[in-house]
Amino acid sequence: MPHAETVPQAQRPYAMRKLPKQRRAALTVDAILEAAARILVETGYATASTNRIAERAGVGIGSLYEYFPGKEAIFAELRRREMSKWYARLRTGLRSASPREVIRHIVTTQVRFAAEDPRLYAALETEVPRAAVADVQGAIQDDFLTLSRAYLENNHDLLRPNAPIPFVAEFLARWVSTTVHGFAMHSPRELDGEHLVNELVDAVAQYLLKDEAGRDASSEPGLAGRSPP
Amino acid sequence: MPHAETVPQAQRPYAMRKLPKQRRAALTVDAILEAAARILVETGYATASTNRIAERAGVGIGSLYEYFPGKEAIFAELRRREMSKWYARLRTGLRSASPREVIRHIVTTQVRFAAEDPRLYAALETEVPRAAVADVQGAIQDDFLTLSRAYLENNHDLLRPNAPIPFVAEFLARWVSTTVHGFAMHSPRELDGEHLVNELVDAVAQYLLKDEAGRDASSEPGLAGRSPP
DNA sequence: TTATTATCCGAGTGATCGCTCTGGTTTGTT
DNA sequence: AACAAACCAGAGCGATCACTCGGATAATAA
Repeated sequence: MPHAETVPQAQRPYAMRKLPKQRRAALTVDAILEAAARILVETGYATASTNRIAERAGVGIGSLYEYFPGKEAIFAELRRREMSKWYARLRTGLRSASPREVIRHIVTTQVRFAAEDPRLYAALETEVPRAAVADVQGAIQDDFLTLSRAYLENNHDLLRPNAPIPFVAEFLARWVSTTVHGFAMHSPRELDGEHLVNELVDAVAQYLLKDEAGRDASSEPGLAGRSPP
Repeated sequence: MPHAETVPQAQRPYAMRKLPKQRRAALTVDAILEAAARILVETGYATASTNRIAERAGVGIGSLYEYFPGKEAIFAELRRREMSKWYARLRTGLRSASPREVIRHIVTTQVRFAAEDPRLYAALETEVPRAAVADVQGAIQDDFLTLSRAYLENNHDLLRPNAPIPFVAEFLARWVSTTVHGFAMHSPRELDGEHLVNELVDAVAQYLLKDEAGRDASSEPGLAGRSPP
């Protein structure tokens, strides 16, 4: 167990102790993070002890504690970097023309991102204790939600839902992200297929947009008469 | 670390060692499981050591190992019981009349179940290592998926999606369950509101069913002429 | 050069871990 | 009452944990 020191900086237990100033230090930090990621996906969070991470990274255990106050901070930083990467991609291209293109861009980005390393993507979400990433989560997520709410408000004349906009924004975000998480965890192969993106885009559009009655591309509407009374 | 005994039953490391035969033994097992659940939601999986669980349950550590081969087996059993309870509720009422009622029953069951103890519900899903619950997951989930596929096939003339039925079944299952998980974790208060169930039912119906052009309940069908050619 | 700062290292410490093993207590059967 | 089976208990073992500390080495500044 930690020493529970008298006072010093137990305030933000998941922040890095200091930032690397020289190039080799940055490499050390990168090696630690990559070793942590590999151990996480290979054998799980429980087996990712600080000693093992340091050994796998090829650095001394002392070096590890130079930059990280503990095991959880390592994964918090790992997650921070992944989320930044994800968010950067998401924002480029949000100015698409039609609502449907906006939806497709968001879904595609999320699925592609998960597909790059599904095991890491899923593990960061599910195996790392929530407390270790709560603060990381907050900033970016709030930002994205604000953006979404604004979009929904500006285009509310095109939209179906009658639930309050803040709820709808959260509902959509959770829907898309958790579904992708689920597939990343249990059926990662589907991430590379076309069905997931297509059905997800279709489902969201169908729920969200007003004039989506006329089915999607492929089939001509209203011919095959089989409808019951 | 475990002793890695010569041969004996390392085959199913997450099964119980033996079943309680007397009433007090059953109480002991229940106490262990409840203690594990409480520690899990209060301070997380990492702090749930076997010693602490036994102490919290008011039983000797020896008693714990009479019934469970290890820490992970405790949470596997906990999860097994929760899933059984959930699945039992889900199956009663699947014979509803309309597809929309079936959808509503599934969504309602899932949300209500999560609402009873959101922290436990979320923690079992996210903090317990996947390996510990993989086999538990399998049986019930396969069963449910088979059921869903059959339903989709039998009613495919009422349905919109053109993706393969097996995919659609998995897609729907993950969509509903993961979304509820997400809310249980991050916005548990929404589980008690009406929006989540309503929007989820609406979204699924809109995606899945053919004749859902005419909006949901509140408006009388076919009167308010706003439909485009 | 020298002084200063940044970086790296790993043996060692005390705490905690999962778990066994021996022995006692309760319950059920005859 | 006598016996067996089921059950409970907890001291303690070896392994592993997170983490510190003191000093060596490398980059930078003077």
